[in-house]
Amino acid sequence: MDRASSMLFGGVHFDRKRFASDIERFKEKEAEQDIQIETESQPIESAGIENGRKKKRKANTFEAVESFSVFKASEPVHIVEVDSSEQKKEVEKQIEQAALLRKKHGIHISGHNVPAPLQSFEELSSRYGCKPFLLRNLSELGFKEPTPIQRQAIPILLSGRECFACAPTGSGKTLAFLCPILMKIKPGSGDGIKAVVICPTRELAAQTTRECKKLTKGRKFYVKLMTKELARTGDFKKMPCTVLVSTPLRLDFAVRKRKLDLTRVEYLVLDESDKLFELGFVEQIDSVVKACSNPSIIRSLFSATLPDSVEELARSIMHDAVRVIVGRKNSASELIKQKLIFAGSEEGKLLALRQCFAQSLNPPVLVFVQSKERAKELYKELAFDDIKADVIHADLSQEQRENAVDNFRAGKTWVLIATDVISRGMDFKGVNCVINYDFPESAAAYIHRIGRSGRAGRHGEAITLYTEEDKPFLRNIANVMVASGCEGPSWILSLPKLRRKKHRPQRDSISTAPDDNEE
DNA sequence: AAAAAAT
Repeated sequence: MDRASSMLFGGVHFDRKRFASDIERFKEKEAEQDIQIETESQPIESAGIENGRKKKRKANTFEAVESFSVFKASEPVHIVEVDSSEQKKEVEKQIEQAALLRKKHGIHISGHNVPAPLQSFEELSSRYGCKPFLLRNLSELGFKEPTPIQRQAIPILLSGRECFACAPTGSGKTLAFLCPILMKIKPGSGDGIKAVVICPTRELAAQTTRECKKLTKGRKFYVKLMTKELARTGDFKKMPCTVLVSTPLRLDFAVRKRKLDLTRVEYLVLDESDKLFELGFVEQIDSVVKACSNPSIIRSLFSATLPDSVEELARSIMHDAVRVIVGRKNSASELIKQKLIFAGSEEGKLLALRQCFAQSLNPPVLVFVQSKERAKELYKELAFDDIKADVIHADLSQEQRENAVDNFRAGKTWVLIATDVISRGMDFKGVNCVINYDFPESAAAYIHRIGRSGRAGRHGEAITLYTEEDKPFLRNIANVMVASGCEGPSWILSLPKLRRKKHRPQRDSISTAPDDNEE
């Protein structure tokens, strides 16, 4: 992760070292004056920075100074001059109310002056002047109550704070970052790209674009998906585009080819951020973060899994970010019934899978394997069975991938065999069962895979096959099961803690048991 | 091991 860390440090815009002198001077001033809360009417510049500087420099300094906690206001700055005990009481009451609401919804925050969570979507208009079109679209799309992550993350982003957010799979993270963008950005072609959303796969980028378009119905927002065509030919100066959704490499490519101007981007969202911080992605992310040079940009990170390493990284690059965690960190949805099935050996898995299907095949079902090769092989195996099966992995053409997703969405495919391409973020309505044919390589992979079911309040089931060689890694999974309210098999939980080694299965090909008397 | 560009 060290390399990753230095990569991302390269993208820091608000460099404490660079502004060290300002900060020092400011501290002195602060000590002289006693701490005094700044308001909009009394601009921060007047507190310690001489006039007559260049405008840009001033803006940067403002940012650096602003990063000091005392001066960070959260709400659309009505500052709290507490003269009377009446007002003091009122403020205390509000803070207490916010805390209660957070507790009720399992929202945990860290950071100072965090705005109160939303009571309802209507509060978006009373508190933040939300335009009617968005509320109308939300209600028409069937979003009645905000989910916990939406309640907390939306006000944070609307009050101009950066944030990193961790909430379970299927709990509405996409809407949580799209709403503030659509509220803050004006419709029309405007002048350039104002918001960028980065996703780890094309399928997810396409899905996020669709969601965003649905929310903008009735308004002329230019929401664009960065397709192959667009990356190659795209002249973004002529083509109106205010919200751009992309995978990292295409975006990076377009930036390097100077086809794209990101200097006016006001919102940058890294969806599935822990994935995007993996080596191979992080370099591209770094390049894009650098290209978004607007000093008042608001960056946010969203994922269902947030390893400590990523959290540390995020803290180092982000500007006074608020951290929001819904429920328990790195846990799966409680609506998924999780099961473990012992298949003995690699050879036993195919039989175990067929038995699963024979007992109850309740489509749609997703089956995850470890590699593209294994996906192809398992597909061949099942093609002889009487099941409508299909397969998706990155060796397929874009069109084939799209078809696989569409057919699965439409219910034409009962069983979709997949690599981890679609393990994150994809929202297939009503996946009844996820089967891990191959043991997931990490707890995070497990959480994302099984999170394809049990979404938006629905129930789901997850079955994980394991073999003798997977046993040393079972404990990880059992821990997730317990953390998300499933009964962890006690014999596993009493196993000794495993060494921190990654699960690297040596599986080459799907093998049928070498027996003649099958079926 | 997988994913993400194009030449």
